[in-house]
Amino acid sequence: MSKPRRVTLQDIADAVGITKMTVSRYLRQPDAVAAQTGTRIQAAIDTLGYIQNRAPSMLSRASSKAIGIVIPSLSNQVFSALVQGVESVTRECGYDTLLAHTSYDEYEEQDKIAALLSYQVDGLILTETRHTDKTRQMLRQAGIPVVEAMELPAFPLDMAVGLDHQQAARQATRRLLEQGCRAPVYLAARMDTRTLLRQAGYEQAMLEADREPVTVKTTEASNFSAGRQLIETALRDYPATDGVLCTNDDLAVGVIFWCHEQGIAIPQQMKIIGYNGLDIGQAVTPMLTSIVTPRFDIGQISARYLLEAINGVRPASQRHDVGFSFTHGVTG
Amino acid sequence: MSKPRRVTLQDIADAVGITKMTVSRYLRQPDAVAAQTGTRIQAAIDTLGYIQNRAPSMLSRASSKAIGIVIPSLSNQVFSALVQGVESVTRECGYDTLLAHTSYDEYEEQDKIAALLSYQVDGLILTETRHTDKTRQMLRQAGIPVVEAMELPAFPLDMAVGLDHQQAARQATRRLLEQGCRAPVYLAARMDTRTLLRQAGYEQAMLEADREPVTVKTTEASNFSAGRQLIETALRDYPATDGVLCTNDDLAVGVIFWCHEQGIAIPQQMKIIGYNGLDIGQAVTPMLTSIVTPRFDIGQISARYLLEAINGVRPASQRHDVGFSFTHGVTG
DNA sequence: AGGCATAATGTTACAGGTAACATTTTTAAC
DNA sequence: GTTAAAAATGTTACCTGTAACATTATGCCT
Repeated sequence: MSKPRRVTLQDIADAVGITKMTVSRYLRQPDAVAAQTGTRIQAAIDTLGYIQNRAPSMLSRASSKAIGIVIPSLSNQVFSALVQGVESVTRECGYDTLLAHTSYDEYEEQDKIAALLSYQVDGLILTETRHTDKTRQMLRQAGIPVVEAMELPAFPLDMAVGLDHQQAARQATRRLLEQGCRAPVYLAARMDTRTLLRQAGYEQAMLEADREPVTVKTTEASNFSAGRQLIETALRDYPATDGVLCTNDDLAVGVIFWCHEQGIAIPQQMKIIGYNGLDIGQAVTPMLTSIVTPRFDIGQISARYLLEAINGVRPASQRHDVGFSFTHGVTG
Repeated sequence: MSKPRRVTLQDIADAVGITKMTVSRYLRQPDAVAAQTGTRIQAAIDTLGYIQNRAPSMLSRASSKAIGIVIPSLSNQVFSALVQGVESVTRECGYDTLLAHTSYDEYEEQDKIAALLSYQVDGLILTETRHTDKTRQMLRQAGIPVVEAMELPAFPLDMAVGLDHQQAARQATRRLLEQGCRAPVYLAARMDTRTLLRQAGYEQAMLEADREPVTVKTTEASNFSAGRQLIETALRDYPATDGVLCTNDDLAVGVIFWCHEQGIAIPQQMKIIGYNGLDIGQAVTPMLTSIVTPRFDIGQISARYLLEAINGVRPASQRHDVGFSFTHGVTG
């Protein structure tokens, strides 16, 4: 099986009896070639089966009409929604998106960013704010626009689109307290930056209310099983616990499962607030109260910012706050 | 912000006082250059911050040391595990993976495959078996190895690694019947190829047992809420329903939720079997019985097949069956 | 010291689409 | 019918890493 040479613009041009320049023009701006010529070019393309080759333009213009997105996890719905948001914009603008994932590891992020840069991406959307020194150096040298999505770091690499997770957690904690919770606990997993920001918000609210903050955590990935374990640990070590703020909905649903089994009434004996507003929270009984992060919107706005910056239009502000809201749950 | 020219091999070579050819060699096979020269090259690379540029080799060799993976959905854990499996192999071999997703749409698949081919990928892993004519034409012309992962089509495009979903569903249905289920129903969503294969297996088992097959379905995406709606519909339209085979675990967990609310005892009054063996099934009460698809393994094997084919070594068989098993659940 | 193998490095050509500019063809206006 | 403007197409040069081959340097043995 010797690899057949791919069909090139020159092949199309030869078939039509013109130069490849005209074919190139037809593909990028069909109006710039005569209608009749365009028809014949299209026919040749259909017959021969031309597929674009990005290498030459990557080479000559050091540009690729592509952007890169780096997310921590493929299986987390938060990030898949964000990617959908990004692509809804890039698709319109004829930009391709290259997706990479890091397993929440900043060195893996570094490698993936290097790989994306090797494809000469015109811009990058990142979803973490912790970066290695080498990552920062690479990004500085690449000189391309970068959007950090999800959070609002005090000093973004370049641009940032997201929400204030600390404030969100602070408000959620206040809500628990206002509803009569005496000893709400923060349940955390993985301990990535956003989990830590939420912890800070929880602690802030607790201190403001003259309460002792208590965090029960695991460094494992968060899932339903982890939620069960954490609430069990919390009640064992802090029997007064009558409410939990969970760093995400997976944990919160695990807590609901466990309370059901133990015969603990929700929300009477245990108030629960989750984070992200995923579908599962709306499918359980009782319906989970959760902080909604507008992740699709974050993706769209990030992509718009990025594409504008690529075209030399810097946004008015370096940081864009998309805010947050609560689901209409009844657990807290 | 005028875009600074990226650091090239020539820049490194100039800094060291040699030609870029030696630098190129150092990067690919460090042993081929003198140790002293290597040290100086490395120093220059660290100082100047060189990042590989894939464009030239993509151009001249029409090869990229990269493969493409096309999955239907980013948020489905089944496919993220498959991707992890693939990357565990490609990483070792120095291959890069480009990931694309299709939202279960074959035209979207076509576009994404074209995009991957534009990056001159050396091979492709697909996770669907339905392809447009144009997709088939493109793949034929590209002349690169292709693995269809997850299923075992009768006539693969090239190679296939997966399991027989029809047989799996047939066995699961038999299991329900053996446990005394009188009217098991198949709950389906999305209606992609694998959902249809499972339906065929369910129907086969039912007919073999002289029972009337009943499928309750939605074309929407499958999630927990869909599971609740489907079981509700099933019991309304077919009140004798005393068991369900669900096309995946999300639906099955939705069914468990609903049964809890309605006071329907599991498995006494309702037996439930899910599909995929995800974590959530192990976190709910009672623990879900589910068909385990070895998706990480499928990813690894697919990647090995693909890389061998790229190196000209065709596998003994065009199709590789990885089999399936049941989780130790108690719901069916 | 001479000669020869091997190690180390250099030279040249090439891949294919596109920006910038040049040329040819067509259209429109008088 | 001539001419200027506009539309359509062509020409040339370029981007950068690497395979293939060429050359130079080093080490080793007699």
